[in-house]
Amino acid sequence: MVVTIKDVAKLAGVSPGTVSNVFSSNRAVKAELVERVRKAAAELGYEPDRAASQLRAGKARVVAVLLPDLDNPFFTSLVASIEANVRDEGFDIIVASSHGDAVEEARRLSALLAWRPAGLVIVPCSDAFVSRKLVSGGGVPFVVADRVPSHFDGEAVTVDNVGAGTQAAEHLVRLGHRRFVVAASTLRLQNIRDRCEGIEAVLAREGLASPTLIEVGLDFDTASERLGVFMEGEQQATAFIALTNFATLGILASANRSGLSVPRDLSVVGFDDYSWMHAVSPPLTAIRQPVDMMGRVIWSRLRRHIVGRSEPVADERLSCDLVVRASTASPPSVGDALRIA
Amino acid sequence: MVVTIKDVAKLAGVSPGTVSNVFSSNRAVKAELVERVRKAAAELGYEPDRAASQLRAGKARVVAVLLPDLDNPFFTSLVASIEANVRDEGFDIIVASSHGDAVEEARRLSALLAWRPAGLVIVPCSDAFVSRKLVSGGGVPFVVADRVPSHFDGEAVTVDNVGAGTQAAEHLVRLGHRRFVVAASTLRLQNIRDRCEGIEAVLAREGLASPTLIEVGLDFDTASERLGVFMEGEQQATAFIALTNFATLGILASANRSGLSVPRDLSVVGFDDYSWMHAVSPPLTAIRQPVDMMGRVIWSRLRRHIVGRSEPVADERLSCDLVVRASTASPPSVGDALRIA
DNA sequence: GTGAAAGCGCTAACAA
DNA sequence: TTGTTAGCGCTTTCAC
Repeated sequence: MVVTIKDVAKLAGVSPGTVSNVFSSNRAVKAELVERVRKAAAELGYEPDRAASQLRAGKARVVAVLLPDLDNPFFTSLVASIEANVRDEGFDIIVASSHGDAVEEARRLSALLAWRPAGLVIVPCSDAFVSRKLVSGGGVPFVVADRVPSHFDGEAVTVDNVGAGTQAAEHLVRLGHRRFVVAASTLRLQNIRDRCEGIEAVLAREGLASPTLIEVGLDFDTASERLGVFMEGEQQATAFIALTNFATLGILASANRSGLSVPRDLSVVGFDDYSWMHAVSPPLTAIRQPVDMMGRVIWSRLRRHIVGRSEPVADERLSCDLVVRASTASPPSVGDALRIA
Repeated sequence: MVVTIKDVAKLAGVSPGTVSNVFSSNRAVKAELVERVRKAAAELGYEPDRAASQLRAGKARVVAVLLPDLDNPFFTSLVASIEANVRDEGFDIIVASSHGDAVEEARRLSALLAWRPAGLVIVPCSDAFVSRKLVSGGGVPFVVADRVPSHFDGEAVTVDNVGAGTQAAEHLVRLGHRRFVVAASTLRLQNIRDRCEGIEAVLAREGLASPTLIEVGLDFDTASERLGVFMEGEQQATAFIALTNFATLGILASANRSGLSVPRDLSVVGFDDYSWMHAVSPPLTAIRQPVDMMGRVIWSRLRRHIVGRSEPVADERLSCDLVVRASTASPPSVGDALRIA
């Protein structure tokens, strides 16, 4: 049998209530008793049962995280960041994946909510966010991350997606590119549409043709296949912008397969920033999302609802930055007569 | 207030016990009552409280996972695989990261164990596995994954590391390479030492010099720095084997920086298999660990202790395979007179 | 500052 | 097959 608060109380010669107070520091306990209790607890290897504690106290120290995919490094690094923030305050993390499916999302959500977590972080599998009622019904504070429905009035943490698109496009325009291809995972996501919008606005302003939009899906295999088909037919575009990490990979893979050289034949701006992007040749120019900051802000928002006190959180969208490396250059036609803005 | 089993019971006109039986299907309930209960529950938005249920029943439906790093794709894909396996049986996953630190590992472990999970999966931060007593003391079934102490007698799931090294070395030897460099994260890990051993055995058998061993650390930045320093001085080695995903990146990055071309100047065999490895140029030859299978086996092992019945699990180590792509070729000296074994 | 006792939401005996 | 009741390990009044 596992050791309980009573065992410790008995060994220390105090009441269970006192042991509880020692561990929760809810009420002051005389130093001498604290000592005795700690010693007894150590001896028995006692650790308070969190399920029991949460049941009685009515307050949990878990936060639930629901993601579309546990194999996507963007999402997992978000988890890593949330975990790092949350643990300092004694919270644990329970994760689940909806595997990109709305029905499964609802199922997993119920399961997570059944733990009565102190808070919930969700990256919905679609920004229709069909599980919304489910969540609000639970009365659990939550924040929606990354994929935020338009006109969403709850807590949301995302990035300045329009700005991200703008930066990528401006960089490429400045290098002299005139024909653009955008590899988007799926246009059904608002954040993706926003990134497109940023790009399109720049091109329009410069009097350039609208970019060719390719929906490449949400995983690597379909991405590289669809882009491969496209590149075989296409000769004109020189500027490729990925709107997602897998789209980045897709562009690279199909350029390789078509024997196209980066950045000589085409320039590519990737999305997200992973180690492999600066290890490969050529190192990739990319739009970096501030994942760490996202985790911090997410927790900050949740925290406000859970424990109350919290540093105030600016409400604006986090901005991405463009990391310029070697996968972007002037297009062939511009040649050495490169105009630098 | 949140809705409880009593509310449902009242609305459905049955006793709380019956409601419990409907949801846990522990005892048969007449179809008609099931119907009524389900309807009432749906109406109220009731979901059984797992903490309460676990407290009373004494059996949990969570498995805890403790990793050294939530930002390492090898570990997170392991989580993804475990999650996919456990969810089918109604289990949830609670994760934590030790951030590669033994003290933190002990702390996080206590926190996880405090949930009284049904099982625990741990990738220790060192294979001294100092937290071992802590775990065994908790009386929770556990399996150690990836980094297994030598002479470990508990449940362990890992890969045939010696064999992995062997495959990589044989491939390179067959191509005609004679001078090897091995980029290992740290030789303090048994699995890494095993991989080295596999490589060394092959070289010895072929009468070749022992490989140069470089400890590159556990993250990308130190890896690429240390390898960079090395490559500046080194001219002779043509065969590079990475023993870790970050080591792979380190080799690539420093080859780039030194202006060395893969596979013309040097061949590289990477470790693990990620999308980016076949998207980049040249696509990487690599040792693939069967991550999916590892997750399945881990759960199978845990399962046996938790629910009892379980398909028998073969006890041998999972084998890796060598995925040959374009980052390996015959070394310059061998030229066209390549001997193919 | 400490102890005694009630009760969080649920399940498992025990009755009926 | 169903209802009643005790109690899982803990926290929190309420006394003292």
